[in-house]
Amino acid sequence: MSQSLSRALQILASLGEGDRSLDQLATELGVHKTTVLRLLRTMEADRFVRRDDQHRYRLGSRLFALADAAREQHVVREVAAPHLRQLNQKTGQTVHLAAWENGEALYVDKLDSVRTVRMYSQVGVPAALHCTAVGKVLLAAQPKRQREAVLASLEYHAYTPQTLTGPDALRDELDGVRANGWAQDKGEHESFMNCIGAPIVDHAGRVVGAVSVSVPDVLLNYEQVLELLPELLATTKAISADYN
Amino acid sequence: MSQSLSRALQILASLGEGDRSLDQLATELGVHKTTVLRLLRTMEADRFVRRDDQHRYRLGSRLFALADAAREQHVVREVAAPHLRQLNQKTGQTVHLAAWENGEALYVDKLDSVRTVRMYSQVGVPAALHCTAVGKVLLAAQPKRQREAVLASLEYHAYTPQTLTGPDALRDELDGVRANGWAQDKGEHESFMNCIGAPIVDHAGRVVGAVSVSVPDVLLNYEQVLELLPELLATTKAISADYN
DNA sequence: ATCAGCGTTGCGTATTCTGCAACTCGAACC
DNA sequence: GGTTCGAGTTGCAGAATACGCAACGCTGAT
Repeated sequence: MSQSLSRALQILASLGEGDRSLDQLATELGVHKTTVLRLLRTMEADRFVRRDDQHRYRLGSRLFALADAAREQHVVREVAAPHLRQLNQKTGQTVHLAAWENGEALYVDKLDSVRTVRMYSQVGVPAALHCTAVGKVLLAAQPKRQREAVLASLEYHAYTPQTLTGPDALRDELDGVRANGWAQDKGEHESFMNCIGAPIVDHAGRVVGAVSVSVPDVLLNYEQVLELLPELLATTKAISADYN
Repeated sequence: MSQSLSRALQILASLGEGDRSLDQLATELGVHKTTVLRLLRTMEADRFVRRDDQHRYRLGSRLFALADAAREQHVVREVAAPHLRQLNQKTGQTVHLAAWENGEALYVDKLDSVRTVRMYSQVGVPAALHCTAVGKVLLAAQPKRQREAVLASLEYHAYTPQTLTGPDALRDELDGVRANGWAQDKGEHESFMNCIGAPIVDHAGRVVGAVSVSVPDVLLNYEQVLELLPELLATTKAISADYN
C-alpha cells in the first residue's frame, strides 16, 4: 500500500470537511510540512486541490468535474431525466434511477423530495440488491445463471428487521417482481422508508434501468405509497418508449 | 512532486471517463501492472475507487461524496447558483460561471440552453483567456504585474478569424473591459458563438468570478445579444451583493 | 523595529516504491 | 479434457523517490 498516496487521500478527506492551512494538515497527519506541501503541489497541479489567496487549501474543481463525467456516462440518464423530473414534481417524493452494470445496481440519478433539487450523494454508488426496490427490479431481470450466482454471493446485511436475509426469501421475492412488473421495499433498507420500483425496458424487452419512488412513513403509509404505482408505471413506460 | 500520487491522480482521471481493467490502466500510464495494483489497492481501501465483480475498476463512493463537498464549499458557486438559474431561465441561453484559480480562468458551473438538463462537460476546464468573455473579465481584473506576465506568456491560438492574436490587441481589449465593466466575445472562440461576460466583485471591489451568456448566431445576432446585457449585469450585481 | 508565525527551498539519507519473474486462477478453444 | 491464453496476484532485491531536517524569506502583529 502506497504511503504517500494514502496520505494524500487523508488530506483530501480532511479538506472535505473544510479548508485547511499547511501546518494544520501537517499536524493532522503527523508528518512534516514539507511532505504535505509536496503532496499538495502535486494535487494542485492536477486541480484536485486549489488554494485561495490566503494560502488556505480547498478541494479543487477537478474533483467535481470527474464525478460529473462519471455520472454522465449512462445513456439511460439523458432519456429518463425529463420524465423523472415530472414524476418527482407530481408525487413530490424522492425519485431514484438505477442501472445494471457488471453485477451491480448503480444509482445513476436522484431527485430529492424537498425543493425538487438534485441530491447527488448516492449517485454513482451501488444499491443494495436484496433490500431496495431498484436492486430487486434489476436483479430480477438478470438471466437465471447470473441471478443465482448473485443470490449465492450476497451478504444479506440485515439493515432492519424487515430485511430479507437469505437467498430463498429473495428468490421468491424476485419471482414476484417479475410476475408483477414492479418491486417494493417495505422498510427493508431503512425502517421508516417505503419504496416502489419498476423497470425500464428497451425495444428487445431487455431491462436497462429501474426507477423508484421513496417515501418516509411519516408522510404516507404503505397503502398510500401503492397509490403512486400508476404514476410510476406510466413514467417507466414513457421512458422505455423514448429509449428506442 | 510526488510520482506515485501523480500516477494515482492519472488513474482517477482515467476512471472518470469510464471503467477500466488493471492492464488497461497499466498500459495507459505506461507502468507495470504491479504499480497500478498497489495504487488501486490504496485508493480502494479508502473507497476512492472500487471494483465490481468482474475486476473492473471505477470511481468509488468516497470520491463522489468529496466531489459534492467540493461543490458546496465553493462559495462563489453556491452563492451564484440560484441567480444563474434565473438568468438561464430568463434568457434561455447558455450561462457560464468562471473563477480565477491558480493563475487560470476555470469554468466552475454551466447551465445549458436547450434542455433543462445540466451539461457538466466543461466544468473544471480552464477557459482560454484571450478569446472568451469570462477569460477577459478575469484577466482584466488581475494586478498589472501578473496581467502582463500572462499577456506575454499566452499562445494566442487563433480559433477563428476574429480571435485576437497578440498581446497588444488583447491589452487594449482588457483596458476596454475594465472601463466598461463587461466583456464580449464576438465569435472569437467559436465563429458562430457570441458571448458577453461580467464580473462578480466582493465587498472590497475585488473580482472573484465572472458570469457569461453565450448565444449561437442562428438564434440571435450580435446586437440582439447585447440586449441581454442589462439582465447579465443585474445578475452579477445581485450575486456580488449576496457574496458579502 | 523586532518578533512570531507560516510557507518555502536544498539536500543527504533511508524508506518506500518500482518492475521483474514466477505463480494462480478461470475461461476459451481445440 | 487437456492446453493455452489472458488477467490478476505475490515476493523480492535494487534503486529511485519521498522523507524530514535545518535554514531562509516573507508578512503581519506587537
